[in-house]
Amino acid sequence: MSRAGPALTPVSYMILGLVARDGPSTPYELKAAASRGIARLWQFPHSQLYSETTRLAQAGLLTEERETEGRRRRRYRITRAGRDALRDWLREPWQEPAQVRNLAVLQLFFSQFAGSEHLVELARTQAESHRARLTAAREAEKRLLERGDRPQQLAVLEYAMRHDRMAVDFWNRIAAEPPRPPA
Amino acid sequence: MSRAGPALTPVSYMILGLVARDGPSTPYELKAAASRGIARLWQFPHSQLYSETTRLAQAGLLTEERETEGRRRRRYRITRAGRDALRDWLREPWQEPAQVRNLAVLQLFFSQFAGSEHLVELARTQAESHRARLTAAREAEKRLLERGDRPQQLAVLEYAMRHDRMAVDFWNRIAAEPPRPPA
DNA sequence: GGGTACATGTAATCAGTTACATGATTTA
DNA sequence: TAAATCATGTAACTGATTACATGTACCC
Repeated sequence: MSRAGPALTPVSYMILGLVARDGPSTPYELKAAASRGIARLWQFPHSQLYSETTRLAQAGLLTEERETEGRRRRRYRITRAGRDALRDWLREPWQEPAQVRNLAVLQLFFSQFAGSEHLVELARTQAESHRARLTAAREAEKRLLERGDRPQQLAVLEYAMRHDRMAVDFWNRIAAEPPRPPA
Repeated sequence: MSRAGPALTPVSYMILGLVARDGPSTPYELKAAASRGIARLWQFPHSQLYSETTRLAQAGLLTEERETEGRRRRRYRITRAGRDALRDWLREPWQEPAQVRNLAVLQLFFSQFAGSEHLVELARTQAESHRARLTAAREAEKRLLERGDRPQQLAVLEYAMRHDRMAVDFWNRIAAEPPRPPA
């Protein structure tokens, strides 16, 4: 009963999920849909939308129709198998705790090899950009609350905001008391 | 005055940083060094240590000596250019706020396509694994405090712990009040 | 003295990124 | 109608992952 073909990646599931949520879509529409919301969650270049939709269509998880005129856009819609694949993935809850994978934190880790003034600048910059993102997120939150549907998207936004708040606090603390190598 | 060759990746800097910190190292030693500490921060397979050290040596940032007998291990040491590259990178503080890139949160985003009991299971699993990691981190923190050197490593650990605490709170809340699609 | 766990490395593949390129639409 | 911008796509490259493979040391 299992599908063949190469394993699906996070971007595969993002595409399946967006098509499932929004109905038949062109890669360009997917790009727009992603930019409102999940782009924040998992960035990828738009070119991947073209290769990945093709791949998903070959695997039978999407169907592709192509306009015969003008731009000859491709429009994808999800198949039964596509919905199943998405659902199966969602039913295998991800066990691993989130990785950190944060370049700024990596720089902090090795900050002994630059002057400590650079660390302070890093900390200030990071605090500032997380603060800015938090401000933008509050607007988005307001809009989502007004809409009322999409509680999951709201929950994800809440995660992002908690993350940003944590980061602001952390980097403020680093800026105020930069760790010093022992004498 | 700029180096030629392909751009350096985060893993490049991790290797440069570890060799700078610990002195001449074999790939295998690097693997062990990474597993104590930064592995948490930026995971990668050990095979990359072989390809990446080779690349860095070709770029003149590491030197390679090879044992003539027995295992013919390669041992790398950092060059002047390598230190410079590391320092230059550290002096360009990373501006972007951290991405989220969290598979569990991605599953939350699309959780409407599975039953809500699966979301609750996801939330419980995530809360639990972050809690476990937090416990382990407290031990590591104790050891680092005793050692006293490596305040940067301690700061990074503190970041990871804040992250875990935030995640535990968040997923507990989701488990308690899973978002429901509107009726 | 053979099994098993750790140590050390290579090869092949592919997802993801970068760079390029052209078609439509709007605006001035 | 020129130019700028948005829309749409392809091609090439390569870092990262997966899979494989062999060497060495220890232990029973």
